[in-house]
Amino acid sequence: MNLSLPDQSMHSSADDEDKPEVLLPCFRRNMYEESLPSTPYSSSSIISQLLRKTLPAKRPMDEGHYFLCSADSGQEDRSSVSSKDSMAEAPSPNVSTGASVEGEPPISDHLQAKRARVENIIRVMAGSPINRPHGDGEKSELEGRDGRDGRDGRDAYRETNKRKQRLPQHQEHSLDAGRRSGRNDNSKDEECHRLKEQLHSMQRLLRQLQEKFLQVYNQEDADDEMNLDESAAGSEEDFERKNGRVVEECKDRVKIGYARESLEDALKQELSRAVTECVARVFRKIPLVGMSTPPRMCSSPDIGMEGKPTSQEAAQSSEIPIKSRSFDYYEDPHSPQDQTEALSLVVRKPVVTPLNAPSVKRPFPVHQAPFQFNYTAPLHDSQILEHLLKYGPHSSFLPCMPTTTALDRSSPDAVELPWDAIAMRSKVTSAHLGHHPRPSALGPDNLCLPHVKLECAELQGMAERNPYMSLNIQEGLTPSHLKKAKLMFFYTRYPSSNVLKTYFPDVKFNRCITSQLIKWFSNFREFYYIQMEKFARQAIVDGVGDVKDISVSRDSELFRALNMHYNKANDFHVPERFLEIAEITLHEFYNAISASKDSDPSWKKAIYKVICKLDSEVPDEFKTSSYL
DNA sequence: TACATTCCTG
DNA sequence: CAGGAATGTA
Repeated sequence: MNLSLPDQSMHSSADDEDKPEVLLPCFRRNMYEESLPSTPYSSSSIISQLLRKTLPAKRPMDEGHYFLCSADSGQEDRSSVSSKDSMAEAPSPNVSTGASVEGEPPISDHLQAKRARVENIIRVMAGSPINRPHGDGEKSELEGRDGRDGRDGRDAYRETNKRKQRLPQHQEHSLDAGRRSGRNDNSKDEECHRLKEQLHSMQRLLRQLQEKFLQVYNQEDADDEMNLDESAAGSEEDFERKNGRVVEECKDRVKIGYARESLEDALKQELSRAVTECVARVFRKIPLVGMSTPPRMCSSPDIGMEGKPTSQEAAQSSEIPIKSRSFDYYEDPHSPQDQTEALSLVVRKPVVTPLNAPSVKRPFPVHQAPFQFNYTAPLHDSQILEHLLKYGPHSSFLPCMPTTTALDRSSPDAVELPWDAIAMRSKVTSAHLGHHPRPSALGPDNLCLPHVKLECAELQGMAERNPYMSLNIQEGLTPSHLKKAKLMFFYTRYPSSNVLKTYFPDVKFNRCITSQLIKWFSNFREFYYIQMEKFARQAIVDGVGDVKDISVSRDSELFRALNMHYNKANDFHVPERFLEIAEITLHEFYNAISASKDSDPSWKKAIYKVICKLDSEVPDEFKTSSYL
């Protein structure tokens, strides 16, 4: 049945990743990184990726374009554009950098001048022409290298990106040489240098945290496990191997202390904050390099601004040998592999690590300890960045909590721990729209871990000043999401999947999640219309002769029934408009039944059609927090 | 064929 | 509220 809904393009633009993703924590990934040789994403620091994104962003066919588009989408529906959509909507390689894509208004002269300046800088820095003619320059070079020509632009585009990941080292070096030739702007270099030093400083802090964590981690294991002998052997070489083994043994244990979990949580939070802080700094600093105007993270012509520090970073890559990457994940943004990363910050998927992977073992099966490692997903760095880029710096996030929908429904005890805290806080704040729950309930402050707290003090401070706070992307829908959805129903009865994505920014959408949300609203409607029909028939039975005698107020039985269903806690002020719409719906039912239209099996469709046009926009407050 | 929606059921 | 059947749409 098609109600010709105006915004009902519920095509499944969600990511197709239905399969559960077992994510390694961003920190843990450090320890096992060497076990992931085939996952290029896993071996590149988020920071370096971000920085490296800049240079290729000047190429017409590069995805730097939708990197920006996504970043722009905080207040737009484009925020819901999924990775695949992005790919699908990627501009053809023929689109020149200057062309505004996706129907943007023409770029102002000011912006064009700005872009020209930036491009000039980048051109000098990179030592390579920007707007090469199509089929010329790097593309044809790359095509030629693989001996594959004659494919259409989009294929070539993908092919190029694929190949970029395998770009041989000598190409990087030749790029470096080109960049080095462009050192004609000392102040900019200094700026970049300062930025780089800040990054390194951050990375040192991260490393300290990691080491601290491992200390505690090992200590606990020494207590728990019988392999004290191996602990004693803790030389540097054995360090990782030992940890891997211990963790693997832990896999079989069902009972895990919450302290460790919390500690990991805290550290992960801090690490991700630090990373986002770095990102924030990059965004803040870079404009100062070449521009006099504030940054526009979301403007594709301006992306080139980031080329500067990138080239600086990259310039060093030739000077720094590839080293052991065990603990250098965040510390070494110079690895050539990183540089060859296809810059898919937005589109990239988190590292999927099968439980039975031979060399990468998760400490504990997820199903054994429901809220033990599900929390890893929300803090995956790529998701942090993705969210950051998609929703901007002011989007909020939820603290870690169990995520699978199965948990929500079938294991009440799994909801015990983080949940109560969330629910309680939600309750407190829910009465005030726009007052969002403070993030990071599981931060060090709540953990009674003074050592961690001290170590994290600096990062914590930065995080608190940092608008780019950590983000938790939910893998599944939680009761909070359900509650939020119900409240949204007061505004929209027929939300499109895009709207849903916009208003659930902390949810990692896939086909399943999208369907579930849609199903929720379908259920909401069902209840709504059942009530309407019931009360309309009741009115007729009661002898109400005129529609005008039927009204819906907050005192109405009908309203009370609806409010009980969608706003059970009654902590939300139902908008007046909803009462009007309810009244209209009731009238529709009354009229239809009075006219005996209900003999037609599809008599309700006409009513649905009317009602779906009455959807109004959900307030922005709903966008920013997973629960108000 | 895939998806959205309603309807029915538990 | 979810699952599934039925139905409609593209």
